[in-house]
Amino acid sequence: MTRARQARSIRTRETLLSLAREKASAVGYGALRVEDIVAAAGVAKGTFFSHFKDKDALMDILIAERLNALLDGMEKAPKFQSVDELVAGLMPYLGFVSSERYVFDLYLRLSGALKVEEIGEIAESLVRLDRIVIEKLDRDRFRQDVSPELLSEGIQAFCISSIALGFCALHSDQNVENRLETQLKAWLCPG
Amino acid sequence: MTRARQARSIRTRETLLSLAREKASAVGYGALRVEDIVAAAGVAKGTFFSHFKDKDALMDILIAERLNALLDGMEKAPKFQSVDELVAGLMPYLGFVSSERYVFDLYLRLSGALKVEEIGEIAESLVRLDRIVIEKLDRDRFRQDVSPELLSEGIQAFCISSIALGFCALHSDQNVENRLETQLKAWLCPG
Amino acid sequence: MTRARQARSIRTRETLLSLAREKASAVGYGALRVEDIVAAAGVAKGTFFSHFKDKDALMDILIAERLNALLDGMEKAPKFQSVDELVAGLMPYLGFVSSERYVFDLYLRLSGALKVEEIGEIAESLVRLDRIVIEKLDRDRFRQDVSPELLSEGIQAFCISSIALGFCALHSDQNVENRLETQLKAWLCPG
Amino acid sequence: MTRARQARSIRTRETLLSLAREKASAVGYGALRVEDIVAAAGVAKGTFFSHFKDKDALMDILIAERLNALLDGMEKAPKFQSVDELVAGLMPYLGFVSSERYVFDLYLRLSGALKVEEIGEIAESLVRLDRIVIEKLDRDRFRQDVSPELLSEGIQAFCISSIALGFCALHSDQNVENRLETQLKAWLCPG
DNA sequence: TATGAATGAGCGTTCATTCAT
DNA sequence: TATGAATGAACGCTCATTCAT
Repeated sequence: MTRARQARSIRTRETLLSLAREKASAVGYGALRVEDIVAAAGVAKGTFFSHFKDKDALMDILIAERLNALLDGMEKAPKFQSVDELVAGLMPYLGFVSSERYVFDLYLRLSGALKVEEIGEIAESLVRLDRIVIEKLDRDRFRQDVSPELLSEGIQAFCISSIALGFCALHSDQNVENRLETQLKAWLCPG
Repeated sequence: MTRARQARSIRTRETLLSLAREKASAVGYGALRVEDIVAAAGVAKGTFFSHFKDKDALMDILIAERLNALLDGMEKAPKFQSVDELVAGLMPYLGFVSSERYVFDLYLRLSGALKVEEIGEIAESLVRLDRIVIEKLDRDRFRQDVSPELLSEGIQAFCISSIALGFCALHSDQNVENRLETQLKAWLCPG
Repeated sequence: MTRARQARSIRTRETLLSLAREKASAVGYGALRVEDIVAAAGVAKGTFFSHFKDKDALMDILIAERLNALLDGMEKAPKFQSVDELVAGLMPYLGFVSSERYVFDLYLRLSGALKVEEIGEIAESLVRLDRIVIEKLDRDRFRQDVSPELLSEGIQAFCISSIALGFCALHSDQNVENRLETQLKAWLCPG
Repeated sequence: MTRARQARSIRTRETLLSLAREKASAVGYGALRVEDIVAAAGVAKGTFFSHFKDKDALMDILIAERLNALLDGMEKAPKFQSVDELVAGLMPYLGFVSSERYVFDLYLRLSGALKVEEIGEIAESLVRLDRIVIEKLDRDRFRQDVSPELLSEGIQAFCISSIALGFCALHSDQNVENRLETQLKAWLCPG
């Protein structure tokens, strides 16, 4: 009984998610409208809000989904033996994060939350990214004077920084990839 | 006549700025409303927009003002001989940037602009920060295998990263300052 | 300058009011929808709410308008020499109040407010009704052992009571008018 | 089986009622939410509606319960020999009716119903109030030119009216009790 | 009887920004 | 420059009620 209902509920939720996914790939995440989604799904607005706290909660799921898919790819790759390989491994992920200003802003905003109970999918995917980077770095190939955890933290800092600079006209001399490569070389292979 | 008008205009602008400054320190930057400012100034809303392109332009000025005041302090300090000194020098600046989520978000967003002509005060203050950091780093005390420019770029990346993590409950084990210190030591003094 | 704007504002407000009035007479007050009004007026929803605090505020004005028009009629009538004349004088007013359950409920709810600053048009029209009734009662024809103010208060109590009973199946043996007449005779001409 | 079910059903209904009663005394009738009641009872929302036609039906029962308890007290009292005694006898009842605007509104709305089959507990308690008042009025002490039924009707009208005025800031010069007393004296003892 | 997901359908909010005067 | 009414365009809320299982 209870289970049957849950099945229906799950179905509705999936419908909403997949329609949102579809719309997002058509018009971009920033242009997604709750009303369009519910209209397409043929459900009431109230239904949307009984499945997702607010629009951001949906975006969090949607974007994290994409991030996780990209992390899946990263996970399957062999260990990174060089900065070039690392950058190559990161680029699909970063490409998505920097694909829309809206996505980048949301990514930053939802990267963390002040309350643990508000930690969402994106924040968790960042933990996963961290873990993957740590695992995939072939320790022999990179500096060993600091912990892998710290290395990973730095890598993420440089990723964010590169994307942010990529959105800035003052630093358009290099693209995200080149800048990141330069920075990561200095970070991972000093001396 | 023209002169009188210009004088009045300048006065209006200054009034708006100083009332905004005042309100911001009372309620925070994020809670500042154009309506409140114009009401306090006794002018119409339209007047506000004939003085500032948009609300962001005002916030850009207001926040950059604070940043520049903090940079003034940094400029007067002696050269940084150690990471500790560097962190100590940066903290007032970072303290302000991390004082409100709204300020941090705006800082990131206005750090750059896609069009050169849209470069604002904050973006320029960042260039200044970059220059100051480069000047103040005593090259003999820090790694010399990379350019000062790159060093500075990394320092800024770690600053942003530390603040972002500071807004996240998952990383509350350390405060901004400690995290930054650890990272900068690894960045500036490898090996 | 200021005046010109005010004129425009007044015009918009009047447009909203007259369209609402029109719709109300077409579909009834209870079926009035804010969206229909703004759609008909061709203005944004925000405009509606900058003219009226909420939907009730509009209804208050609309209903009070009607009440006042009916009070105008009452005011022009000669003094009431008998209960029959009083009832006849009151009936148009009561007819409107009892025309829709929605109207009656709103009438009761907006008859007063706990805060003076929230006193609205309906509440004020009630004060006017009170004054008119006091003026129009030919003192010689009715009981003189109590003040006209008290008489009027009682008349209003019986009006409300009659309408309320009119909405009740248990008391459908008499109509509003008959019941009121009986009650008022006992109230105004005891003995 | 059937018996067991019926027993369970009755128990569920009682549970809902008593939890509702409890919540109402904690937060007031107006703040009572079906959701809270069913959550406290650990049953589904639908269950609520298989026990009560709608929320009003529950409120009708709950409020009528209280009214009847107060009427029980009134019934035990000796006959009213004066207006003062009558007012004193009515006050507990009126105190409850005027305790919350929500209660008063519901009281008025459920005092009658357009269809006899929709007559509920409150409406019946009003009939009872009417009967009690008629019985308790010592005819010798009050006007005898009109029927006790009419007297009672008027008393109820003045009760409603007094409460309504009590909810209005414009008439806060007197409290419910004083106003009622004045009105009833004029109504019951003219001349 | 019980379940609980889904509904409905309108209200009110937000507030930076525009534009005709 | 100044005015301030109007805009826009969606979000989120409400919460009693229904209905398929």
